[in-house]
Amino acid sequence: MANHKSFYITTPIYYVNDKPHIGHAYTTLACDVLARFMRADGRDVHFLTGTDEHGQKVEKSAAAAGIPAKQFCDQVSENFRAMNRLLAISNDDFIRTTEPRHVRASQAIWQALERAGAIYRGSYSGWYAVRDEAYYAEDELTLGPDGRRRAPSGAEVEWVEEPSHFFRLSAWQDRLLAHYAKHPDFILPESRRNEVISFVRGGLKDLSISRTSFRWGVPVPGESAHIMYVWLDALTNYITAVGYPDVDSELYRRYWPATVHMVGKDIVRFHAVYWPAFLMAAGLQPPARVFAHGWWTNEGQKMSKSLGNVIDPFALVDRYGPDPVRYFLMRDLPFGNDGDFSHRAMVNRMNGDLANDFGNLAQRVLSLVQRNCAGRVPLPGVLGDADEAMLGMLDSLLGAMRHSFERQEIHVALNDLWRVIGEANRYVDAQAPWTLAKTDPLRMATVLYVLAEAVRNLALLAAPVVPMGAQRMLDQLAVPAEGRDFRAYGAAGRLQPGTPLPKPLGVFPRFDAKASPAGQAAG
RNA sequence: GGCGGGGUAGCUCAGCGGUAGAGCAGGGGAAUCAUAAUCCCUUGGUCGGGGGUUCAAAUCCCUCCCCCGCUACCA
Repeated sequence: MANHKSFYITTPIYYVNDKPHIGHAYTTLACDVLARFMRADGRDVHFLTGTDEHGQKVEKSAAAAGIPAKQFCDQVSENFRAMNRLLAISNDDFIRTTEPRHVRASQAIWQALERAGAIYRGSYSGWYAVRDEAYYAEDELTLGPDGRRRAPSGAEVEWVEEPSHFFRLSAWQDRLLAHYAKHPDFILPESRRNEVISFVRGGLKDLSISRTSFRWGVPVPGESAHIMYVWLDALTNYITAVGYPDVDSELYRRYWPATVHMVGKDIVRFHAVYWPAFLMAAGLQPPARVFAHGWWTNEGQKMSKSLGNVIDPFALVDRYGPDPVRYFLMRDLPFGNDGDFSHRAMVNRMNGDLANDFGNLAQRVLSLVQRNCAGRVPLPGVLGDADEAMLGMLDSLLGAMRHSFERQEIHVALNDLWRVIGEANRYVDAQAPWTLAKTDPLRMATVLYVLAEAVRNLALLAAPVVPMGAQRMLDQLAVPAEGRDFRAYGAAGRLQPGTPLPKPLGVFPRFDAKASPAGQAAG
């Protein structure tokens, strides 16, 4: 049983047949921010991401490329690891469904389901379009004048039937509804929870969980003509990574059930309906939460391959830098909602929030210290009301952000953080240390000490979102490595007066249109 | 069609019974430590339309209009 200090967070495993796009980056990024925050806060974090490498499409793409499927996966899976490096993702593990540990876990959960009587043999049939490699429901089809049925895509369909194993999902309707009722936060945001509940209330059909039409996948134990079908194989990755089927293993006991499965809104059902049903049927605990985030549009347009406007995270980071991209994606919309990416909004955030508000705050404070305190942390005198108020706002900020992050309200946490950054800028202006330098050097030292503390604490809290810039700020305050988590927050980690500081350098540069033409598309 | 969410300042959104708020954008001013950054003041909304309940409604009820999501095997 996972203890309350542990925090196991996962991204979906990404289908290797796809190129990494902003949606993948976004999901992973949200997990990274949460994982970094929790780690800094002393939680025992396990952050998992990876790639889904099975299925007919992969099999075909590999064949088309003329290479073995495994080799194909090795190549394309690497694209996702490259994306992670690019965005400074701090995952603890990267799982691939082609790994032996995962084949073992998938077959083990299959056998557990079989023992529980949750699986039976039958046959899967439906209207299949060879061209689309997909099944369609009767009501999606149109009957042409030639008497042939066609899919919405225009592809001709034919009635096919193949033997298959089924999972008794229909038996889980009441237990799932009871689970949702008992755990109101199992699915967030609430609107997604409503959708799932209404879906389950509508009745559940048994689920086909094996296929014989392709080979690239996990063989069904004892029946290798059958391949485990996508979702059972894919979802199992979350327990593979913590050691399943060794439920007594150190990892499993520490981290299962998962704290949060982060998913896009398109795959909520698989995570909030099928997955808990699989787990409960296998005698395992369901995860504590499934959080579904929204989708991005690009300059108001839906992104699609045919429109050619899919945002490439590599191009994005190349243009704006990793910290600004991370910040923008986490800040510009309520987490859970859909958002729109635009160059204008991106630059507004980058320049307004990062460069002007935060970067410039650090720069002006550090420059004042450098020039007026001989480049050392000043020695504060007695604190006045304004000083206490400033430090007090900082002290209460950690608790507020903790509360928001607990519910994945990343935007609320950032809003709170930037409100205090604003307070710090106002404090600078109100105290005018540049004037005190001439009239009251002792008072100036106190003000600059409070401000240096403000920058230190703000950098600690900003680090999960903008790790590179925050670390550079802490470097400039000569904060030692062991002083960079929340144990050092507030009074516990005050700067030592007299500590020599390096020359300040700008953090969070403004976006320069000349260096990167504004007219150029981001994607 | 059914279920759910939403329509509040130019933009993104908060407020959800007590005579309209924030950030950004726009306008004016102050300051000059700083990445021409910062700070202060300010223009701007009959809170989608209509009806009702109430001493009092973005806030509750009814109705209409519009937008979005879900409505099963698609990563």
